Amino acid sequence: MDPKYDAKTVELKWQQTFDQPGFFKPNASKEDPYVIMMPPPNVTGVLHNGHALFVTLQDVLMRFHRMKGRKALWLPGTDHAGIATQTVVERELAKNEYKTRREIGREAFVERIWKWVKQNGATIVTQMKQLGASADWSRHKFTLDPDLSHAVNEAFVRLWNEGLIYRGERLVNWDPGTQTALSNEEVDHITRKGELFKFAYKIKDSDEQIIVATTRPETMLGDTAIAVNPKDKRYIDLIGKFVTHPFFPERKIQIIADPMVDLEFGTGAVKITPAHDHNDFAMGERHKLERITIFTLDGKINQQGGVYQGLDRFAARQKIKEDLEALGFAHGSDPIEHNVSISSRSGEDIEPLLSRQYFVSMVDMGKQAYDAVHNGETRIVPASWKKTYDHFMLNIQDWCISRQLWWGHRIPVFYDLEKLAGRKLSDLSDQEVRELSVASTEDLVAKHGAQKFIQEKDVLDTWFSSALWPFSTLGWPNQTEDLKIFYPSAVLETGFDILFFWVARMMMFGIHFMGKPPFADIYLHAMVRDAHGRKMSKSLGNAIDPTDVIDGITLDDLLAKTKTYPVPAKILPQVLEGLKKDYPEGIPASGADGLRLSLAMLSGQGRDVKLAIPRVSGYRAFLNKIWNATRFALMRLGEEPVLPLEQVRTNLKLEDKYILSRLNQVIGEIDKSLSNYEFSAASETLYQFFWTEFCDWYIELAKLRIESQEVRSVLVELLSVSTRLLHPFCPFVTEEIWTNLPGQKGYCSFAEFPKSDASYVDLEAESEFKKLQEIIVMIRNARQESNLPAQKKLPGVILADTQADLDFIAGYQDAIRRLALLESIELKLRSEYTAPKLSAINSNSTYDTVLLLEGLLDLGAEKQRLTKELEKIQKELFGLEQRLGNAGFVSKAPPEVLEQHRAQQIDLSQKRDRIENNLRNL
RNA sequence: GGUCCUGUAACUCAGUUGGUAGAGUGCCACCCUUACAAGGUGGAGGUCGUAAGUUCGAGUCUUACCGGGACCACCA
Repeated sequence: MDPKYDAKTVELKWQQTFDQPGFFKPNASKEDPYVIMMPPPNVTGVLHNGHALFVTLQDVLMRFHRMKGRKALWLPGTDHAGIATQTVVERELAKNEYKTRREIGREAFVERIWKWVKQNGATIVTQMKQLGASADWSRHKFTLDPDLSHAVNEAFVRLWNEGLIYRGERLVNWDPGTQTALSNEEVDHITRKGELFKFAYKIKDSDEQIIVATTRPETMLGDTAIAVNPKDKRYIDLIGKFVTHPFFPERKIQIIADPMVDLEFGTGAVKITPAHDHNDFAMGERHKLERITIFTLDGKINQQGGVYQGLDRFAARQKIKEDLEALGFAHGSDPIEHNVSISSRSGEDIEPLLSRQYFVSMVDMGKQAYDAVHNGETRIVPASWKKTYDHFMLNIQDWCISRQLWWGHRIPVFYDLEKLAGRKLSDLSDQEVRELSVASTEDLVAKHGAQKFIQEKDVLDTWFSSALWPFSTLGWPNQTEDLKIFYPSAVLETGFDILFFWVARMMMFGIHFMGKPPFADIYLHAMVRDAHGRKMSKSLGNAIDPTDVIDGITLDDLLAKTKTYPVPAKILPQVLEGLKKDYPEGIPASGADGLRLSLAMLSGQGRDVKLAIPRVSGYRAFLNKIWNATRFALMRLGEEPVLPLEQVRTNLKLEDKYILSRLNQVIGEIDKSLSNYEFSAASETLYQFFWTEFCDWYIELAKLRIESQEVRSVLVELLSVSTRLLHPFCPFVTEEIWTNLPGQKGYCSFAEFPKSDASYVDLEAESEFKKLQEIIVMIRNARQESNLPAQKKLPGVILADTQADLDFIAGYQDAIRRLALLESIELKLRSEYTAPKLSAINSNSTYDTVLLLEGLLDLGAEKQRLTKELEKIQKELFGLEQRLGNAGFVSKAPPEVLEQHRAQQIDLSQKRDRIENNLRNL
């Protein structure tokens, strides 16, 4: 192995192996499948930390279960991501050719997108491979692949024929930016400062007027009623009367009473625009009000708006306010902070708009999906998300699945031109659509010609195809062998942010089409944030590119890169200062293994992942440690064959027994943690064990007997087991180490995950070893705290009360000499020894360690050290005595706790006596 | 308005059924000890957000309050 660990070299080498076609195909001969369906990233995507996190966590699970012998399938893919992709290509088109998609036409535009996808779609896949994702890439699926498209059509047709998909006119969330309808989940709500504008409507045939308040004055063009609360004394006489619209005097606008109106808010009188507000729409239904649509699809005033026609909605707002002012109807305005709906796609204000769209009935499917979790068929981890899931499923509304886009699965509804007899599709009633159309999985236009059929223009919401992912990827609707074996999957691992978008819908469709939920567990990971817990975003300038963590980046490059992000100029200087503070040295290269290990370490359940670079650096150092520990062993093992551990078992010494005991306990802990999705606990345990126990203690002691057969066997065992334990977290470096270990064949990827062997667990050896550790630490401490020369080997004496205690030490004099840097050791009974004045003494309950320091010791420093130690012990002892003196404690505490306290009291008081004695001797 | 998460060392986090606080990084001191300076050894540093309650005993359970965050609903 190279003397220096270089992540890049190792990772490039092993990536080639992992990349071999079918390398991670599930083993055909084994049963007991373990399946994860990879959440398909957008085909337009480039790797961000969210991807890095899910790849890490899922790959840990996959590698863990694969090594445990399960028939492991990780099925990868990419998503066509309707709006996102279309928008990207539209932008390119505008930038490069100054054309809109409408100018080049649907067919040509879709062709452009395909071209783009073929050119750039592999990026994200390549990046996931660089992270070591052990997916079965030979099964890679794209949501627009012919087989998946067929599944989409099939699902649509079935739901249509079952009456669960319907076409209807509803008030939908219209995005004037992308010019399509959106589902409720695609709408964000933000708080914004605005104004509550007040204006008067004149009561017909009267001098009276009624003042309404609104944040959207322009919608008054579509007002068809005024509503007041029936209990409102101010307006009680006006109910039933009509008002005059200032711009459309012929329109009938009645004052109606409805309990939904809040007496306290505004003026207590609400203008009602049933065609452009969800509440008003509902009120319109109750009172049979006329709906007047006043906007065009791109958010301008339409022909219903009279002189305002053609104005943008925001310009119209201004103009109408001015005109009302001029007419004397305006009554001032109040500032208001209110929630507005914006498109998560374009960022534009959502315009509620009456529109004919396709919907899926959700109530029954929602109930079934709720039941599946409720009765434990599917488990949500962490369980805290259960309530959120329940609430969504039980309050679910119908899902608007049609999108006015060109990129996606075109809705498989075909109209018979003959029956249509020249009528426009947009004029058809819902009932007529049913009668004149046919939903088919076949392309009827291709089959019968464009003279006979035309197809629905709209495409389906991206999430419709994603909802089928757990089974469409396995060949559904065909009853394939794969479907039988690999459905349902073991766990869905994904971010909580797509719980509604994706998880919920897979649950519903899985149950509906396959008869059982698509996964046994749902594990929801948290968001990756920056070191300070802020959401990472390019416009905040705090987004860390995972490839920069892998390859490293200098501060200068990082600053330069951030300047290319869309950070508002106003905050840019401050952002750059922040970066200089957070990454004074830039970001060191940690490799994919380092990034993975860090993400796993930082993944506490139900807690955000804060990507703190200093911690990442710590874990990268750990990989270096593993590398060097292995090198050490390999260099010292020599050429002679290493005996199997069982053969040397009878000759094991204390430190061997100790480390093997710990090893076998650690195996159990890690297995348990990983089985419970406790990634952080599992990796933390490994880290502590390997570095502290294996490297700092065992290897240091093993150096004394490095030639012995036992040590050679133990070392190999330790490395073999820990390499496999580490493998799920850092596959590259462990694979490299694995090939270098003596006696190992094949790949670490397919090696057996270690099993805990209880016969090696030896608590007595552990506690004896602890005694040895304590003595060594006591001597080290005395040496350093007394400001003694660090390298000078000193003579030492160890004291105890009984010969048995001394005999125990006798076997480890070499170890103590080496680890505590002593020149010689004498063992004496306390009764037979008095320490010379010039000595540094430390004590525990059993032993005194004495460093003999003729001419070296600073008496004052020594006195100070002992006094400090004494104070600490007295404080502890005081607490113990308090508790033991408490009658309630003595009578009510469980016996073992009481016993423990008493033992500790004796321990500490003995220690105190020793120190006092030592102090006197000085 | 509803739901959920969160507050522990300077920073980022562990802390499983209540038994008296740990890690990494940083800091201080000393060491280039032949696997590793991406290292070793020792050390300093915490009234566990605040208050009350339950208990012999609370970081852990209960309640209230304060702070940070997320989601859902709603506001004309």
